[in-house]
Amino acid sequence: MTLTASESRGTISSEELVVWRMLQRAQVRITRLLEADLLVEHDLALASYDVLTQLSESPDRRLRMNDLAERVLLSRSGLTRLIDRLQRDGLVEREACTSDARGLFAVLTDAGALRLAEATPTYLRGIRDRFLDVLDGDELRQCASMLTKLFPEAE
Amino acid sequence: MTLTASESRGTISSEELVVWRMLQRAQVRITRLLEADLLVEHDLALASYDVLTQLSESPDRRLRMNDLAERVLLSRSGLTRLIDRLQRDGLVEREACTSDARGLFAVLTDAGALRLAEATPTYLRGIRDRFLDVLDGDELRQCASMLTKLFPEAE
DNA sequence: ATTGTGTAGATGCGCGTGCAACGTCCTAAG
DNA sequence: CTTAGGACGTTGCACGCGCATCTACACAAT
Repeated sequence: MTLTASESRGTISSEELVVWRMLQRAQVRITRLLEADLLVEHDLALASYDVLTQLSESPDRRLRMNDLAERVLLSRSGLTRLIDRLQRDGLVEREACTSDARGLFAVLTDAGALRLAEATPTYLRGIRDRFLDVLDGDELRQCASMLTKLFPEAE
Repeated sequence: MTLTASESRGTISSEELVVWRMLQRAQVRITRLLEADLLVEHDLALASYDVLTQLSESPDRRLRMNDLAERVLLSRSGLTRLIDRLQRDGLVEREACTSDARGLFAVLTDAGALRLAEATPTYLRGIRDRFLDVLDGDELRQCASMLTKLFPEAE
């Protein structure tokens, strides 16, 4: 694929548009495969996996609902229901926040940590096979630098 | 960001994992902004826009339901309902397929083409501002080459 | 203390989606 | 011609999500 240098703004070449479309398709496709793996092997949706991961990486395995919602790209109400389900399955618990009576912590349980540990190899293998292994080290570095430009808010 | 060369398979460095996470977040974020633009300015969901685009680029502005579903990454039933809505709004019509009585064409109407033409500047501007303009020509080329490796099935 | 403004999280509701099942139609094997 | 197996599109159903709204609480100004 050759990109004509229409870097002067105002118009978009069809090749540029195709890059965006391919990005969309690749991302959706990989994500769906990943989620299918987790669902089949561990009965865990991708959003649930993300929640467990975020909690496991947080101090005391806990996070305020609001913070957690932001990190997993969910609305507050969406996270409320997701935590409902995870709590029903015993993977997460709700705990009051002493310093702010409005606040709640979502806390990872031992069962949740175990479930996460079981699922993580599946997750990592999926990403490795479908993403990391397909690119070489240079490409990965380029990818990282592009992403920091595209998404400066990232940690 | 520095990536250690753990290109030998089997393990994944945390830096590599972060690249994937950033990709997820960037893609979701840009897509949501894009969809919000289309929704606010043209009352058009992204999936609807994609359908109209695919139809407009197809011979005789028509596509079999099945083909269309694949192109817009929707299940058959999902596309059935989406076409229902678009037909209700007069942007698309269903037409029987003479050579195969099982088949149906989704056909772009004049109103649909007009609506697409109205919405396209919004769409292009969104992609330009949030994606294309952020990267330079070299980066876009690299991106394209990575994507063809990640998603070989693309046209 | 009181009042007003803002924030945290939960809930009612509607929407869009996928899966499984169904009817219809095609096609190849006998 | 008949029949079996598959393909195409639609429908019933349940699920997950976001928006608007609500309650409870925090904090600052008076």
